[in-house]
Amino acid sequence: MLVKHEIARLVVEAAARAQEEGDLPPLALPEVTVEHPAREEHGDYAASLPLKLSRAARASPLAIAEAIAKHIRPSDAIAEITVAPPGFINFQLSDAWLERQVDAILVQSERFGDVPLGGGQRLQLEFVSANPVGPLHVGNGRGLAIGDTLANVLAAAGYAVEREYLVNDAGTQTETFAGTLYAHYQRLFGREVAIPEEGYPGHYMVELAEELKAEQGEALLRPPGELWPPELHDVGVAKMLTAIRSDLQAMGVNYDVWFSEKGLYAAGGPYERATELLREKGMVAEKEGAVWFTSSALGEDKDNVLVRSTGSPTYFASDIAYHYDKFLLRGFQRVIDVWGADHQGHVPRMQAAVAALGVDPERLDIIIYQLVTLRRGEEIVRLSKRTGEIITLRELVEEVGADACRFFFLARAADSHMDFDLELAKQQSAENPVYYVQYAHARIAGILAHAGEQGIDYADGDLSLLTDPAELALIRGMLLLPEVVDGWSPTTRPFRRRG
RNA sequence: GCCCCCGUAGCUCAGUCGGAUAGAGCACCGGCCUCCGGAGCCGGGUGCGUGGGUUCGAGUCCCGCCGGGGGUACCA
Repeated sequence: MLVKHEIARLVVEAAARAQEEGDLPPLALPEVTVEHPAREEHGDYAASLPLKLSRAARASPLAIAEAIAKHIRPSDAIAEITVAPPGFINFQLSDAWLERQVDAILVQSERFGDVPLGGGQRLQLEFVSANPVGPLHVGNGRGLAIGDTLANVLAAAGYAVEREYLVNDAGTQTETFAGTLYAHYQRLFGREVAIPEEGYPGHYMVELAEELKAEQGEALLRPPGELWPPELHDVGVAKMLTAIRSDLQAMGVNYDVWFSEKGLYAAGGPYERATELLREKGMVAEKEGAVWFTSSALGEDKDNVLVRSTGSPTYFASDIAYHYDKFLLRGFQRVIDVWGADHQGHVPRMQAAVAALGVDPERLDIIIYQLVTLRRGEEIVRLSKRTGEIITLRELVEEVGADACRFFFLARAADSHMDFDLELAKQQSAENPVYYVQYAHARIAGILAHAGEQGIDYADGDLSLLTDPAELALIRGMLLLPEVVDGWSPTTRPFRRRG
């Protein structure tokens, strides 16, 4: 048990005893929290319970603090308990106990920091899930860093985590992509066809067409005016997907599941079953030639289209089927989706849809991260969708390195807009925080190597020699790791930094 | 118009379910160091956009205003 929790428990028990013995009025106690005081002289931990009880107990916080403090049982972790104005109970850890933690940490080794918070609950984290119609861009990198890091921490916090990438291989996006690709492909054979206005403008489309020509010759060509063959769509998407997988690998992410959107539409599959379930619940209506989810009945601003008048399902319908699959078929207890701010409008209706499916909306967390602005020093790198000039994630990794990329993406809370300074990120100077961290690691490794050369073995060291304030501060710092992991619930974000 | 996010030191940003005297890095000024990697150490600051409110206590919660970004499709 974390010493933080042990202290909280001691306070609760002391308050209960104080009430039994009449030192404290019998009233309901709020949840007791223990925190790290801002100032060192206030000790290692502090409880503000007396301040919170003051009004209800109609007594001064200091008197309440005294009354509780005198009932706190001794613990070998705590050297001193003091009551301080305006009404805090402060705890000072014992040096001897701190010294012993070094052994405890060595024994736990790489498992040190793990906490059993999640109790093995199955939790799915879905992130990036960019459509396979182009290379990953810098914004995808932010979602990737958030999702993958959150997965790491939640695994340490005792959740059975699965990382998932939804491959959007069934929507209108890949059809548009195929149309663009086919236009470029035809041009390579001298046909004068226009590039679709809604198509994808990037130069990579031309390269992809050239690749197809080199590999397949004119095998994918159809008579002028006819639509492209299905193979062209499938081969193009497969190539994009391969590139995306490789980019993700370069960033150090390994997914457990690649989920095909197409699979949702199998006969009797998730799409049919989810739609049927919504119908049964009376949440579906037909009007204006389309099929609607009547979310306005649930307090939403408006209804949302599930099936267009053309007969093709919307992205929203697809996502409902997808979440039906996550919760009702695969049985995840918790699901976290990581989306960019451009999906923000999708959040309320998705929550409403999940609730309509009979799933407690608390089980679905959607993390929205704000957009990324790229900079080179003072200069802002404009990302133009119109001209297709984008900075790809691949370029970023090659220029900056995967670790530095991830570090920068996590250096800002998801709620904050982020400036990503390419110049700073690749700079090997004191101005670049990444190299502080790497340098610290190098120094520690250097010390251990040096100790090894001197024949020093730390396995049976004499812990009682660790009395210097700097040494004890280092131990205190190490003890923060499990506390930080413990402080995370599935809804917290992987940005908190301490000590 | 309506909804969401952001506004903290010269700059980039932290700030632990509302707690004690609001911090870090960079930049700037001064000092230090023959020893495990100088990418070092120590010292230097009348900053919470603005106006109200709630509270014993507000950077944190509520309402208004100002500024920036995003959303508001039978796109995803």
